[in-house]
Amino acid sequence: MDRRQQKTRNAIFQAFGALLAEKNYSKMTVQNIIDKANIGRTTFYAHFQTKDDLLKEMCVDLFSHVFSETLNIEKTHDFSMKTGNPRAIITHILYHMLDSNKNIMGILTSESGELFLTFFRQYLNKLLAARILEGSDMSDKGIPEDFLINHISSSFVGMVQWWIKNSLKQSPELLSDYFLSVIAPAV
Amino acid sequence: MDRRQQKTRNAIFQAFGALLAEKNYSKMTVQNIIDKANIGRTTFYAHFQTKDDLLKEMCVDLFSHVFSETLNIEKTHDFSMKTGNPRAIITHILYHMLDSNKNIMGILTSESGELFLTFFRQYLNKLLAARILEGSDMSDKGIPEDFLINHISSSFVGMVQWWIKNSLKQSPELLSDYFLSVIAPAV
DNA sequence: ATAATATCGAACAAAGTGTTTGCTAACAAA
DNA sequence: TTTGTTAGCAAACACTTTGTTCGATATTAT
Repeated sequence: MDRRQQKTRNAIFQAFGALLAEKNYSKMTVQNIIDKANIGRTTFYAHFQTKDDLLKEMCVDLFSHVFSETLNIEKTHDFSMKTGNPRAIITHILYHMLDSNKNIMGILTSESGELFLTFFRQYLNKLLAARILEGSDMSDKGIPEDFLINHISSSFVGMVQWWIKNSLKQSPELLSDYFLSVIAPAV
Repeated sequence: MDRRQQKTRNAIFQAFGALLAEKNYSKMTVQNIIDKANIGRTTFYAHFQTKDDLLKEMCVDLFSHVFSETLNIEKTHDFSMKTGNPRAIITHILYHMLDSNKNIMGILTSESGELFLTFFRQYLNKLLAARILEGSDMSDKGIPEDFLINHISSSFVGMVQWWIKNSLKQSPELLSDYFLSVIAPAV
């Protein structure tokens, strides 16, 4: 790919992230992004059709990274909720969100965090649907599997919101314990 | 209150609700609302400062109604999660959302449902914090109470989202059973 | 070196925002 | 029924944002 394109794309992403930290997504204008990224108006529209488009692509970048790595680890180890070590995978995801040089938490902490959590939830659903739930106890009780998947990802996202609201005071390990305490009985 | 004000306010609410069902909140303009409500531009701004302001007031109207009634019932009966009949109160809330002549589900089903669910979640948190959780088993395990409250309301809202996504196929009673199956072990 | 193309600034129409002004009609209270 | 008050209205306003077009310039891959 043309180096210029890559440079521009990075500048836009960076500007977008910086702006997200200081003002709400819905109040942000394309002009703001253009100014911050220091690019031409035409250039922005050559890369993204709309502001929403930019948001979506940014989310794909962010979360696909977190989850693709998670899935790779899963291939070598056993991370099934039932047979494996769920605590390890949960802790892993939480740490990945903290450590990331992509500043995921910075964005999630912003006023617009909810928007991202919606995307986050979609990825979680996929992850869970794909591998985690083989042979749950709940199937015996007639609970539909997709209800269960939805319950777990809602709870996870809800927990992350709570975590953020509490200034990330708890360690990923402690959080994983909390999560498993309220969720594990359900799976 | 002046009859004219009430009439205008209703017209705006109705137009807003109708538009919400057909297009996303963020794509909606004040002009759209004005046109649909068939009122003057000046009049809209005399009632609401911004579109966000309108949304917020609408949510207060909607959910405060649901929950105030719920809380009244709680006073006469015992609806504590621990000592009372939680299934009854959950079923009650779900039915209230279905039956309401205020078309809550119509709005929740719209593209902008997430926005409302955020408000919904806030009310749920209040409701739970106020009365539901006296003497949970989880306090023994060192789980903070506000984590638990957050978990339950996240799960509830997540369930409603799932319900809507599945075209409200399940009965409130069945849904309550599902919910208690995955939540009750946690309280 | 050359052909392709990414970026740029300037300008543009179109649409939306939020406010002001002067007028009219509806209202509550006497 | 009269009177003072208030809500609603249309028109106009300056302003911002949007998304596009244009030709010119600089960078890139080959």
